[in-house]
Amino acid sequence: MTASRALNRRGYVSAATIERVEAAAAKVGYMPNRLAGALASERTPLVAVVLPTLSNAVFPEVLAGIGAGLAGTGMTPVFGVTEYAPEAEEQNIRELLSWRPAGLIVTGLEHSVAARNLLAACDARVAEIMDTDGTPVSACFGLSHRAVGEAMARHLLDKGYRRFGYVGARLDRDLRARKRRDGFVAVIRAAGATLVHDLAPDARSSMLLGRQLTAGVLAAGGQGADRRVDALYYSNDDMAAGGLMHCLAEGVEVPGRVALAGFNGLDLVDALPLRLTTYRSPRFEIGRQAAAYIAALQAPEIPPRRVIDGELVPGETS
Amino acid sequence: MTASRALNRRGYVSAATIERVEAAAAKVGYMPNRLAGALASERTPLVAVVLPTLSNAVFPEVLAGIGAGLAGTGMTPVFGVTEYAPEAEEQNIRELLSWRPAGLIVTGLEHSVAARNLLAACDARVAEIMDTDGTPVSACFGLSHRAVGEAMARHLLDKGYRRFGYVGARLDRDLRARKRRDGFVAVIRAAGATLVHDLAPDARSSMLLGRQLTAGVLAAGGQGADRRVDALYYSNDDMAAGGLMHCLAEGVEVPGRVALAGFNGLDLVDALPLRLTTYRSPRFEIGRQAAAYIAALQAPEIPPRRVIDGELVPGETS
DNA sequence: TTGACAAGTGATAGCGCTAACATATGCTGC
DNA sequence: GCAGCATATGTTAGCGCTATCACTTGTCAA
Repeated sequence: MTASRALNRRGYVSAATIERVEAAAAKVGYMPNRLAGALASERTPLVAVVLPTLSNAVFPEVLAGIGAGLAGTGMTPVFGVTEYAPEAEEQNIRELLSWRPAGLIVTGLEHSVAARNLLAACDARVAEIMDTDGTPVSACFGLSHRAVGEAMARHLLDKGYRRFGYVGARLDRDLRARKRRDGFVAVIRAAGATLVHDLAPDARSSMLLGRQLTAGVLAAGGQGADRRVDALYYSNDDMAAGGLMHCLAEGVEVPGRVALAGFNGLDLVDALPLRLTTYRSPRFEIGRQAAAYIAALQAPEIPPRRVIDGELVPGETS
Repeated sequence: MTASRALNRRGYVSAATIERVEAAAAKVGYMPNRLAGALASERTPLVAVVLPTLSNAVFPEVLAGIGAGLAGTGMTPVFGVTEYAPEAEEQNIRELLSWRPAGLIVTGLEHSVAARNLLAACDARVAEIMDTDGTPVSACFGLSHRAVGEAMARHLLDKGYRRFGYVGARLDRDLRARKRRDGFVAVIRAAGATLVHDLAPDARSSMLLGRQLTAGVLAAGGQGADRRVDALYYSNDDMAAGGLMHCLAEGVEVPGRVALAGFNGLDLVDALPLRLTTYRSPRFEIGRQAAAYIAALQAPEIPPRRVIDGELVPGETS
């Protein structure tokens, strides 16, 4: 017991004893067993994180924010990736909860019924991140994707564009992208403007897919005035950057012939030949605040429902 | 005990009992405690993975490969990120080992002395990935980065380029990038060609950094014939794509004025206006094979040292 | 019959820690 | 003198599982 106290610096131990214990530990190559420690103390330093993917640069940044929010607390994130599949999410939550984490951070507000029940019933403090359009199980940290889509629609309408195309992927799975699209389309329609193309194939979102879909949209524009667009809204920056690559490769004038807008405000937008019009999502801050909430010593009475706004960044592509 | 056997489908239990146990478990909302299970059985389903970063798209893909290699084995990866700092690596290894993982996958062959000792002494099966230029603690899966750099140098020399620039970042930390550079430079020099620029600032590798450094290199070329380059080799595709973005933005002819080459063969190279000359690293396969080795039931007598080659992909930028 | 073995269930101990309490010593104030 | 407290160490039990062995019943071959 004294050795335990010495190694963990907990309770009263004399400096001399600490030294002796550490010397002995080093000598035998002692490696603490956290399984036993966590079982005995009935608490772990784990924060479970469930993310949809790592291939979108946004989520590693969320993770970095979580790391920042957890820094100095002794807690460690452990995570699972769902690839946007609700069943995988449920599976991940179940798996992670069986390690008795102190907290659980999940992405989005929509979950399977079973997953929601797990979240509601578990002892871990729960935070849902990225989205605020809906009803959280407990706390949530994010932004309104619907409002983001609306804001981008207004921005493009203000610039005088009237014939729009939406270019995304797998909206049946990526519900936040769908909300942005829905907000965008609602404002476009309300303004009496036209949504000429509305693409969301069942393929993984990528720069290449953005390029290919853009090629298709612009080719269709050549076949008649009614298929012509003057502005494209993409599900995210990768897709939009792909669109820009197509335009650069084919000599399509941007924004003269067609304007482009994305979402996220990734680092890459500043590296492109034209700065992309986008909406900078506060993903690091979302991760940081969610983690800080999980790690906070005294719980607030009411779980926070925090809207963390980003900002629309007008670029050179619109 | 019978309940344990029923829930884990281990040993003899009648179908009727399984049914009763599962019904009871569902009724009370039973959630197994893996801490206890792992402590009692003295084995965990964990595979610890230590990666340098997640902001380079390569490492999420390695992780995907690990996931594929572990699929169906019941094992789960858990990981830590070092941001290329040896102290953080050691800390991560220590932390992860205290959860008694069945296996440990670390990136690269160079570690602090203490980290190497931990790897050598621990019970977990160890695999070092990505690199084979050096002495592994036990098994390793990767490729020769030196050979990759050499191959790219030969490719560019064959194309007739003679005045080269190297553009990288933080080579004191990213030892594999350094090996590529060293191989590249050695072949360039041996051929009697010139290395005009050799850049590796202490900044995070990114597309934007690639663009900025390229701008600097090409501006220097205007100041005199002795600073002029006809080909640039980048530490990776992101940096090279940034260089290409600069050229597109400024109307610099590629490969006429300057040729560009990267490393990794990321998805993005196919989305660029010009397909980038690069070397496709077999990162998914590396992850998959390392994980399969960790998960394999019967251990081979000699830990494998597997060289998994990628291929040089000539593009339109050279 | 009898042994051998598969199938099914239960009892006991223990994995390596920490919580909680017990004990011991020295110091302070009155 | 001794209560009262901080400091320091030791003792005991138990966290929730699984390994192991013990036991029972049924089946089949010799």
